[in-house]
Amino acid sequence: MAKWLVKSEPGNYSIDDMKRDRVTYWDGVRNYQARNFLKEMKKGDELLFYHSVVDPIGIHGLCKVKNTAAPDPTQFEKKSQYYDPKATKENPRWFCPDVQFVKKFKNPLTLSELREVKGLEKMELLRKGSRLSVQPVSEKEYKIILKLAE
DNA sequence: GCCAACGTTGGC
DNA sequence: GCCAACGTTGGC
Repeated sequence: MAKWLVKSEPGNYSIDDMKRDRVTYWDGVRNYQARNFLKEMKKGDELLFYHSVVDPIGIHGLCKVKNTAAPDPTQFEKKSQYYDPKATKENPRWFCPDVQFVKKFKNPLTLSELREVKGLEKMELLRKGSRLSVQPVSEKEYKIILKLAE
């Protein structure tokens, strides 16, 4: 099973929202590279849930993929901030998987902590200027992070 | 296809 | 609020 990291601004959607909802569509992603990763996700893949912008910035918990990506319904909703006039039902542009809550970490792994961890130097998240909101995580990186979270 | 202008993300 | 690092758009 592949591992991923997904970012969200907690003001928009937090790990606590995820815990309450149990399952959600990972909708609203409007970046092609991120979308392509969302489409690659398979049932059972594990996701690190990252909070951006709001302190404590870092990894706050775990989720897993419940269903592979389907067309993101918000692209067709005129009133949605995610509306895309160029998307049609016959030819959707944006896709999102079903994501299921697994757990919330007691102590989040903050970005500044993660920067200090040996073995994570190559992580996309830690790259200078990294903005990708959905990114693959290597097996090795994933293991290190889970261990830290215990 | 190039590139300037503009918009967005996200850490600080 | 600032700004670096992108991504996107649109004129040419």
